[in-house]
Amino acid sequence: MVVYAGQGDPRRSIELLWRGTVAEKRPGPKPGLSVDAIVDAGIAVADEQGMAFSMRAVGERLGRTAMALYTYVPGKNELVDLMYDRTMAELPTSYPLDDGWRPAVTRWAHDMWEFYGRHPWVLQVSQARPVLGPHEFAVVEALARILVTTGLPGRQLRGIVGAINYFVRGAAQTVAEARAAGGATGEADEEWWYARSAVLMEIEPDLAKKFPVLHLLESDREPVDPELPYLENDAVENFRNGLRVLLDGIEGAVAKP
Amino acid sequence: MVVYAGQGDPRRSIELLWRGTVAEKRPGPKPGLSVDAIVDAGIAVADEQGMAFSMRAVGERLGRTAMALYTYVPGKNELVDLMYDRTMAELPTSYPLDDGWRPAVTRWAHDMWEFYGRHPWVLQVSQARPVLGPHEFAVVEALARILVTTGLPGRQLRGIVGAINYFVRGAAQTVAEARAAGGATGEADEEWWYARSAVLMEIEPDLAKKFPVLHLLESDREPVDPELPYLENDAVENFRNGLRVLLDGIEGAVAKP
DNA sequence: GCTCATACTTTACGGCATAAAGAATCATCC
DNA sequence: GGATGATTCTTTATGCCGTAAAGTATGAGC
Repeated sequence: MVVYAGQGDPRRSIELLWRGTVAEKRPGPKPGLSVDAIVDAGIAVADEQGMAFSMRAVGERLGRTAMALYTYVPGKNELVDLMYDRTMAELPTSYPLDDGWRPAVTRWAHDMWEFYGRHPWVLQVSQARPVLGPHEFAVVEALARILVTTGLPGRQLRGIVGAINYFVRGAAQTVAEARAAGGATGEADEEWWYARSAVLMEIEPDLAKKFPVLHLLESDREPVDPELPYLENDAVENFRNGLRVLLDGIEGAVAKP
Repeated sequence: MVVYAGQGDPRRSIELLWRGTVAEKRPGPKPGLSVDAIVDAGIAVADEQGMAFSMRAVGERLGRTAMALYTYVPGKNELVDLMYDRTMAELPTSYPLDDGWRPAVTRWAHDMWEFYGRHPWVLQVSQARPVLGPHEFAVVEALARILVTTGLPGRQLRGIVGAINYFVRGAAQTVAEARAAGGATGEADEEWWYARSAVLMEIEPDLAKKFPVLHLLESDREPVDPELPYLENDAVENFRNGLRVLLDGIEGAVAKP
């Protein structure tokens, strides 16, 4: 079971996110840690263990107890908020528009896709009521800067930005979770997938007859890339096709009134 | 912190999902519960408390201890798998196609949107779930049956089915999480949002200058429906606009090649 | 050299899923 | 009809988790 987190105390999170740390002269022992170091350690642990990482684990990586972290960070939720924004610093903040908005949006989407692949736990951070940190702002601004060049009105663009985000996130989630499940049991994707179909077929042999259209969709396959694990072939193909449709829709909106 | 779950032992889950329970003559005390009763109780508790519901809470609702449930269900993850599929039984399994695929897909999307509103915890159940239950199959089959009438090839439809799903889920998630966060702190959406912007503005007054395009998008607003909470106005509007773009894209694919 | 804020550890609490063991129930066989 | 043993359910216990509270060591400023 994986943990879904984020949404610490907004005031604290926002201050930590936006306010630069000011080094003052103070009594007491020198701080051996820093918010930055803790956030980095947190990201490293989460990349390995997923969102179910524990404060104890983060502390251990820094040679401290879990409680030592509470000197720097109010709690786990706020830490996740900080980790979330920090990772986003990896992403580009602007895209060339020489060939128009469409290739630029495609690049943005692929960058996000790969980003989620590197840090799957990010997909578990709550989306609504975002604790908007500077880097998340920058990432969304980058997409918005591409899309304004379509000339579409703001309220339509908001829907489009949302749709693209939901799509990329959702597609990435599918892969991330599939990988996590396979990785957890140590099975390869392919075996894992087949093992399940086998059980299903054994119990419900008439699946194809009961859900004929799904069966139809499933059977129309492109040749498989042997480099990628079984499930990821599907995911990549679906991502490309879905994105194309989405972009076609935007193009339609641009062309028409 | 909310829990993200699902993905129990696939064999057990699949058997419980697809195999009808056979009542045999057996020694020992009569079972006072049943898998069905437990699943229903689980759904009721999850509707109230979200995915962070506990086995203890489910047991209590049935007048038993948490451990009593383990006689019927292997563990919490498998229970979530069952709850997930059971709720899906609420959804229609077919849609009229008299006016073509577009209104039918729109209906499907709105039904899903409302469904997620009734059972927000469902959004926390893993997506890459190979543990497909009969009702989830039926829901996706319903969408597929609408979309085959476009005449598009299977592999393109897979991408489209995925895109629609991701979009609806993502949009619903935003609302669900907003509501959950509001409920948790007891604040209304609006206050919450304003409080946060206030903190943000206090710390980073130049936000509009730093992210000019986002500022532009944010300021182009439709008149607000006073019936709905602040954030939900946004969400509903974005849902409608995003869906329109997505459907336009499908239409383009149908018309073109 | 004393004061006291600070960094960090230790211990402890209440919550969770669930393993293990025990108590109660009841169809079946002798 | 009484013993057997499978079955339901409770009790107790284990080992996680986040984090509150209290204790110890450090070092700047008076």
